[in-house]
Amino acid sequence: MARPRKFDEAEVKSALRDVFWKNGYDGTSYADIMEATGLNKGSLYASFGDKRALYQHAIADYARSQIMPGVAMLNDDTIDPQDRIMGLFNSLVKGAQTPQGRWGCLLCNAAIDQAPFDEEVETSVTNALSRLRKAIRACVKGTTAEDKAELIWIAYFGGHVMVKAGYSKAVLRAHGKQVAAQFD
Amino acid sequence: MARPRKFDEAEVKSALRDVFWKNGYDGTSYADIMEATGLNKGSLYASFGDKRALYQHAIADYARSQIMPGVAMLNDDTIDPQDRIMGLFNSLVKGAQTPQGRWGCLLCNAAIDQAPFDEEVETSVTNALSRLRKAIRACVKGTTAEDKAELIWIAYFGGHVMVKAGYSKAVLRAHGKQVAAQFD
DNA sequence: AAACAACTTGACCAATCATTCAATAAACAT
DNA sequence: ATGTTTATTGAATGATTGGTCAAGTTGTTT
Repeated sequence: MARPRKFDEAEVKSALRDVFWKNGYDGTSYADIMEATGLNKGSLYASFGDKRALYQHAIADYARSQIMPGVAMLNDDTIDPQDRIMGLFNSLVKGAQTPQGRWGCLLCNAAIDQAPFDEEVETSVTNALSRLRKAIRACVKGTTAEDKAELIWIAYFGGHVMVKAGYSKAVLRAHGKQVAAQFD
Repeated sequence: MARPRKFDEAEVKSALRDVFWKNGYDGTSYADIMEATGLNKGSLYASFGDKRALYQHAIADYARSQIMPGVAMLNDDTIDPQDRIMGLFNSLVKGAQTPQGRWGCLLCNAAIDQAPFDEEVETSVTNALSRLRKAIRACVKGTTAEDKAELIWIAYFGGHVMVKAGYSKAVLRAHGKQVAAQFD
């Protein structure tokens, strides 16, 4: 053993997540990353790799901290299935009022600006998205369940895009209301 | 009068639209733009302005060539309203198989990577999106028409995101099918 | 033909980009 | 203490970025 690291790995990863979440891949420079993490270039390279690797860490941390809790909630069978879906959309509306919420969804953002050019990003993104899709699917019953789930899933991410476009709470609320109506 | 321009303005604008559509704002360099348009920097600056102005031209041309035809179709009252909506989603599915379709929707892309940092882009994007929203709204009748229209509208753009994420035709088809079910 | 005005060109600029690396500092093991 | 191993630092790198500009070219007008 020798000198231990001065930083907390989890903190650095969540800083990476936030800075890429807010600015996108191309919009984030090393100067931004250094400021966000408090580390300097050399340390980042030594510990995590190049910029692409940092981005992958950001995606992984987003999936862990933002997507997985939603998946867990959707899988919680002590809650009424419809309420679970509503919970998802309520978190979208609530999030739209926070700074982080206004950054949209890192996975959506990555899907749009990086997935077409980076196969590894595409894989990470579709993996995380599909997990949510499957969880939604499990909440929906009936003859057209599959199609309903597809709509709900896509509508959820569409909502994130609209948040980024600058649309208000009211739009999102009408949106969520109609998603709920899928259960009637 | 003096020397006339050697290029066709409409052709240049559609080239601008395509190159930004494919690569995004940050992902497009002047080298890319010069190659796509066949013009060199000086001419571009003299005729259209800086990179941001070029991007605005791209957005405007996208709205004109890709969104307005859809709006016109949605407003065509010789077609059954439900069929108009289905037409929109069919064009999404069909588009997903073309190279351009795989680029997603330039307005969505702009909403995600530029709107948060550029008020003019946000305005252009929301203006064009809202026109489509209004046209969809006019196709939907009934007591919950407003909410249904919101869902359809957002679902349409969510579908574009999924295309960019790499999801297949099958996903989109299930998606469109459920949108149609909104009319039952 | 001659003068003029607009367009086109490519070299040039400063700034910024991601990345590397040799030097320095710090903590553990002996 | 001392030596070893690892982490950290910041200066330096070459490539690329968006943007400028003076010089040359071309078509129109008189």
